[in-house]
Amino acid sequence: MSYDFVNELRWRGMIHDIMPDTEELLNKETVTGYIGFDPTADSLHIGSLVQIILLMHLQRSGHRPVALVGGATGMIGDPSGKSSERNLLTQEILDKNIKGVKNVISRFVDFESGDESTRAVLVNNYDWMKEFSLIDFARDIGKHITVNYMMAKDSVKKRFTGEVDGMSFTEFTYQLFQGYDFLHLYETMGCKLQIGGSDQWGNITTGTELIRRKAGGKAYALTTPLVTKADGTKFGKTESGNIWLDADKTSVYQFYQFWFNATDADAENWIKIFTFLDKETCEQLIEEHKQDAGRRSLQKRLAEEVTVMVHGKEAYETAVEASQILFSKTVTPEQWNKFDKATLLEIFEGVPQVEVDRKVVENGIDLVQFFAETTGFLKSNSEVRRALKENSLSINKNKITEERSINEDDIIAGDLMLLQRGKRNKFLVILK
RNA sequence: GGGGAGAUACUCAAGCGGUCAACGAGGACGGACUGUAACUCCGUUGGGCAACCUUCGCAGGUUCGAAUCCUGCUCUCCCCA
Repeated sequence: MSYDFVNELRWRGMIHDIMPDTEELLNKETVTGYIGFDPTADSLHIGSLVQIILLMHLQRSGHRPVALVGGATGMIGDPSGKSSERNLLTQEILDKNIKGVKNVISRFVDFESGDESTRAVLVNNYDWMKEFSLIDFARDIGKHITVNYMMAKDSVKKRFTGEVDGMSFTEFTYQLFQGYDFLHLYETMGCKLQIGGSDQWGNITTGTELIRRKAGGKAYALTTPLVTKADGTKFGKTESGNIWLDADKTSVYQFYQFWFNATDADAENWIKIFTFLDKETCEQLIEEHKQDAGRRSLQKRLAEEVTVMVHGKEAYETAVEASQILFSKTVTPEQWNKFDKATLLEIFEGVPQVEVDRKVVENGIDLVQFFAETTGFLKSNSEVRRALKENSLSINKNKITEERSINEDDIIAGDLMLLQRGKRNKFLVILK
């Protein structure tokens, strides 16, 4: 399977900026292109999923993708998009992060099999930076780029004009390090293309410039637009934090819900960016969705495609099942019984939880006291009574309409209780 | 250095001796509606079942009674030098 890489990205709305002649190059020969990943955490979140998908597109369109983990650059900190100096990570954390990031990327891009000319490669820039002495670096690399050139970059300029704390030499140097990565890959692997988010343009062009001056070669660049949300809030974040690509960090259920909850406008953009469905299918899905938006067929398909890709079909199906139960008006004990404790704990990851002595429930306890004092879910007895008046309290998805006592019949999965105020305010009680 | 203004609940902002747990707006939360949405509508927003208790920068005082008056303290803002 092979297709026109640039064209493909174009209709998907994934091109922000592209260097002249890049498209011609990709159509002419098999190109090695790289994308860098910052080891700022021990996993990647869905913001990086775009970059991973780009690697996949690159490979599927018959080119060779290189994933670069920034073990060296991660020690410095990319100032792009940052208004203040960053804290440095310790070597220990960095090592852990590099490992984690490598693991995640390997799940999506095949580094093992396939034709050698297009087999993906995973590199760590620490491997070639660690032996580089400051003197060598200054002589061999620094000499080719002027400070004037470096200062003209937006990411640097911003820090000179703003009333912030200025910029350390360390961060100022960052673009040279990243630029050198590109040069190194160009020289050792014939890598001619770097891809990244739009905030990486400055760093990438330092690389192409370095390749031009030092190696007398020509290299190319392509950046993707920042993924946005229609309401202007930051993509990939919810109240409970980042959406990670790791089931340990973000449960599959939450992951599925994130995509499912996309607004209509976002879903139309995201289906093109985050799935591999072809143009006709995407357009058809969007059209169908417009006919009957209430069915949310687009969100469902988006959530399905992405969840299956990231977590697999089985996990996706469990997430759907969990969603159906959790968002139905009432849930019977029989329905609850379909889930064991571990699954429920996973589904309710991120929900505040508290441990309560099992005896308290077994002996029976006043509802008001239980919701307020015992669990701390609601702040005061008054609030519980108020909520009761609002008809907003439920236990295990079933509304409670008046004061009653809590007893062992309210326990699900052996030792859990799900308290709710309204739809969104959940609270999990774990009996010990 | 001199003169003036102000500090009220999550935020803004009324109140200027009793009827103030404190108008109003925003936010937040809940309910109805809906597509697990948007919009709209309605309700709640110190504690207590209640009597009542604790709140209006901080500490005192005057009064039967203070967020409201007086004194001191802390902080903020404005004007003149």
